[in-house]
Amino acid sequence: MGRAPCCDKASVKRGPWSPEEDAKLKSYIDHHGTGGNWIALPQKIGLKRCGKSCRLRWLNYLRPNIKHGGFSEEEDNIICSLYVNIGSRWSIIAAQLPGRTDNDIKNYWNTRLKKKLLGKQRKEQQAQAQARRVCNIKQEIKTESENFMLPMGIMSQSPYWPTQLPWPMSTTSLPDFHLNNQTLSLKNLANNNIVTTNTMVNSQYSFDNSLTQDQLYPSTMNMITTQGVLSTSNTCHPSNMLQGLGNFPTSDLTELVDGSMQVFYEMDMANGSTNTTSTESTSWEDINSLVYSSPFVSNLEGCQQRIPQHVTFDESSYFAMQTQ
DNA sequence: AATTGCGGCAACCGCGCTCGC
DNA sequence: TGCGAGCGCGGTTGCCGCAAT
Repeated sequence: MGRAPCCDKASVKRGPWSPEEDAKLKSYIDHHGTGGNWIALPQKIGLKRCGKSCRLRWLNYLRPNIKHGGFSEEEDNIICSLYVNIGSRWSIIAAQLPGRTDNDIKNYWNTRLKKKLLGKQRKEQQAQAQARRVCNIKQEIKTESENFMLPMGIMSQSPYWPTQLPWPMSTTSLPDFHLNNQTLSLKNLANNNIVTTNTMVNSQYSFDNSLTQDQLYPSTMNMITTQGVLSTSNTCHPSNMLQGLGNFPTSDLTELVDGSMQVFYEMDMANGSTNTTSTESTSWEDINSLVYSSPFVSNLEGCQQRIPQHVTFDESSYFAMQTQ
């Protein structure tokens, strides 16, 4: 049982508006206003149109001071910036651009601006990939850690976890873990910086694009800055964090990480062609990497663009751990 | 010159929200 | 407080014009 239609579709005209219809509607509203009732308005002026159709026509084309086309660079920037911050809230975005309608902005975004930005994104990703290839630091670390084995006992016990991890993280700033007089060095585990660990996580989970930026940012920051690596359960306990890794020599781990990184990167590169179910809006995760171009934000790239659906930061668990 | 494919955009649809009774 | 009418919004559709073949 659906909602009753707002009008009798058989008796109303649909499709493009004629100049006569436009003139009738405009003339009436100029003299009388909308009267606060769009549904009743077409009957009053003898238009065979749905009230909603009249409202749309007025708001998008007939009301004064409407601009069409010719978006300026400044307007592009405003739209992008707002899209990154609030998503596809076209009415709010339109409110920041005098003379622009939500429909206009939405169409402009879907047909032009999105493509323009994604093109730019792909170029940047290609540049980043190139930079990664020429980076021989990871090879150096790989060699150093070739024979390093993770202690098996770490899986069942709670190691000391440093309370503050530096951000942005790098291999040189990664902390050591201490367990039973053994030291587990993350330096030796990492052949990349934190992006790698993000990548490991991101490649293992499905992603939830419905998260808003407000929801995302704090949890993401907490997950990364306080934990270093996301756990496979809903808690961020270090024993969860390392689950499943203990049997691998780090040379294998680095291969695993490399593979995950590559898969993730290729997924990202292919995203434009695989994610083509319709003219759907590009998620802000895809776009925001373009706008947030600071080094700080670029370090978050991996986790921002794809949000692990099942991974949440369990604050109580974390703070309980902190106070141990 | 005819056909096809594609991009742009106006308009429609349906759902959630608000407000008044 | 519940309900229904109307409004507002975002997603989607379909038409039209243009470029490519």
